[in-house]
Amino acid sequence: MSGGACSIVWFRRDLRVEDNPALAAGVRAGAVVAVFIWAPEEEGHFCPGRVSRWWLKHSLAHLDSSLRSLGTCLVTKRSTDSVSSLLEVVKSTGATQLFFNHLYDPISLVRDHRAKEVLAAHGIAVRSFNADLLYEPWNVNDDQGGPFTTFAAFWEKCLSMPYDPEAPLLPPKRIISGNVSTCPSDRLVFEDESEKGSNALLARAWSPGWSNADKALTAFITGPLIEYSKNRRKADSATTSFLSPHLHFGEVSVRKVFNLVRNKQFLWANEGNKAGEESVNLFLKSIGLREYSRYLSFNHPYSHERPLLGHLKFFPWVVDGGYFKAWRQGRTGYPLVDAGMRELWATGWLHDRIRVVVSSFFVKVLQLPWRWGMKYFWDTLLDADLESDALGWQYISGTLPDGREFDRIDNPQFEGYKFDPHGEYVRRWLPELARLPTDWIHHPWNAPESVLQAAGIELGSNYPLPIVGIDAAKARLQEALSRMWQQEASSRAAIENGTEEGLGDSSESAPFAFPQDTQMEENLEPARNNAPATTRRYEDQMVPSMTSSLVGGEQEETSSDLRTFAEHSRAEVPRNVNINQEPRRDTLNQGIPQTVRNNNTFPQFNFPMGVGNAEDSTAESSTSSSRRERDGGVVPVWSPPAPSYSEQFIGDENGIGASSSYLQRHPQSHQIVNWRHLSQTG
DNA sequence: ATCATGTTCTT
DNA sequence: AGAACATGA
Repeated sequence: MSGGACSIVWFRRDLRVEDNPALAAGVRAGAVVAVFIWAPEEEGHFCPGRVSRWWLKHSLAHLDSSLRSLGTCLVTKRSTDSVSSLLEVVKSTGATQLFFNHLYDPISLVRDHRAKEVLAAHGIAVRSFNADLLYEPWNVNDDQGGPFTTFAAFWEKCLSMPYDPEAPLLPPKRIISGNVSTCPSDRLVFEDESEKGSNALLARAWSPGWSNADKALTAFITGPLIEYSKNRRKADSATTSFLSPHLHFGEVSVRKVFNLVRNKQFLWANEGNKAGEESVNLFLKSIGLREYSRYLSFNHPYSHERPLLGHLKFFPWVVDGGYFKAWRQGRTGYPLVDAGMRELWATGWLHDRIRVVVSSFFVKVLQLPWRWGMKYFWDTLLDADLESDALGWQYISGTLPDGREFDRIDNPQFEGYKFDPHGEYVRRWLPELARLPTDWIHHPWNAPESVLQAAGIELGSNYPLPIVGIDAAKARLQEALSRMWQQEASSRAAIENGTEEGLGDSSESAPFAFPQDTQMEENLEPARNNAPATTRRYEDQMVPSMTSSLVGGEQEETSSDLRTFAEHSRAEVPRNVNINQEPRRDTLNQGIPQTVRNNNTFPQFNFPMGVGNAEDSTAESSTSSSRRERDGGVVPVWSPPAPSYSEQFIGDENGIGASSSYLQRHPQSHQIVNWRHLSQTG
């Protein structure tokens, strides 16, 4: 490459200068134009939520100042189409190369593939790198060369790969700036006036930015890491790494984390420190889960909206806006669940254990569609991460081969005494229960009247009775599961009869294919026929798959040029997909004021939209406004997920695609046996 | 030691 | 729920 070349380094979720392969490549190649493109419309309904945008704003400012101290700056562009913005930057700077780091969510896979094609067509040399994972998904294979379908096997393989993850790169000493004088930055707006107040509180607890991420990493490794194993079950302990938002935005390299942590492991192993070693294994496992979430997303790009086990699409979710709202507001009557939801509401943060508790309650007790819960997490979590959250919710929902059994309900009362034995966590987040003795703190409904009175609690008035009893939930769950199996069986029969062959009439299966969306739309527009004729529009597309990526050609696995890998891995990504197109948006947006619906207004998905009838503004005027002061913060606004772009990936509504091959690869899956049994007895 | 019972973990 | 592990008489 010629010394005078100018390259664009496209920053996305790799907001760091240290161990950033794309940046390093740009610096090596000559002059650098560092670019960040803010195109929230491209993300569909997974446009970042309020707290996430707050983080992004500060992280970008931090990155910009780092780049300035190195000799350049961060060019920011507001866009509705990243690829055209890249082209504009190319034209205005005269750059001849583009470097960026890989992402693995479905939107990025498609967009980045298109970016490569379009820019290459304009004569730009494009190279992309692994900066987010220990190993690229297509390099981690089982003995047959296929993708793993369980986490344990996947992680075991990662830890025993024949070659180590790349060693972290140092930050560049100096960056030669490309000519950006003719390439003005757009001012990016990440928060509106109504959000500023609540965001102000975030700065007290968090410091976005790559060098702060680095400090957080050091603090964790030299501090809480050694006791990680011992402390991990405490609901409100400050003993986690708190790295997840940093990791989400790529402020710290996971390879650096891995390296430093493993060094500690060797140290402690030599010292015979058993607890320390176990702590490291446990912490690395959580890093492994993050890896696995990317792996899963790459191999199953629709996994954030479709159950990986196909039969789950027949589950009759309870579509109840009232339940959903009670859950969001922390008014379910189960103190541990409610405390968690209030904490999430107020801080954008939840201990992993509590995430499991509240999401499990959501799916198993309330039986609300998991995608709603996932979307709410997306909108409210500071570390909202599509891949990780999809993995988490699929795990909880029993839709993974190695996930939890669906028919198991955890009892929040018992979990309460496990994770919060003295009730301190509950008392912190539920002031109305503050005076309740520990004996009753996790099951106030059993407390004697005298105790409640002394604690100033009137159940049903200042604290709710359980919204659903555990026994009732169990019964309803059994019934729902047997209904699910019936539906699955009749669908299977229909397929075998040939009535569902190929791309034929989808009206048989559609009502069950996406109950959550269907019902959601019914809420908004009850009369609507819910068998959309448009769902088969992308039937010719296949998902990116590791298998096919390897078929494409033999690669030396240690090749330092990852471009060829990436090319092959993306070979089957849909080409002609218009990300911005959401076929059923019009229907979904029924009843939303035109000004809000307008695509040009600031992130539409965080405007109050309500959830349908149950939150109709006339019905509950005091609480329906979606925004309400509480604990000094603005209540996160939730909006229903739009019908999704997954239809662009999936040609097959009947689970014949990846999800059923998933099943075929796991005939031994115990869940499946259980559920079969269930459907026969139920 | 053996067999009970209890505890923890499952992505 | 069930395995795998721990504790204890």
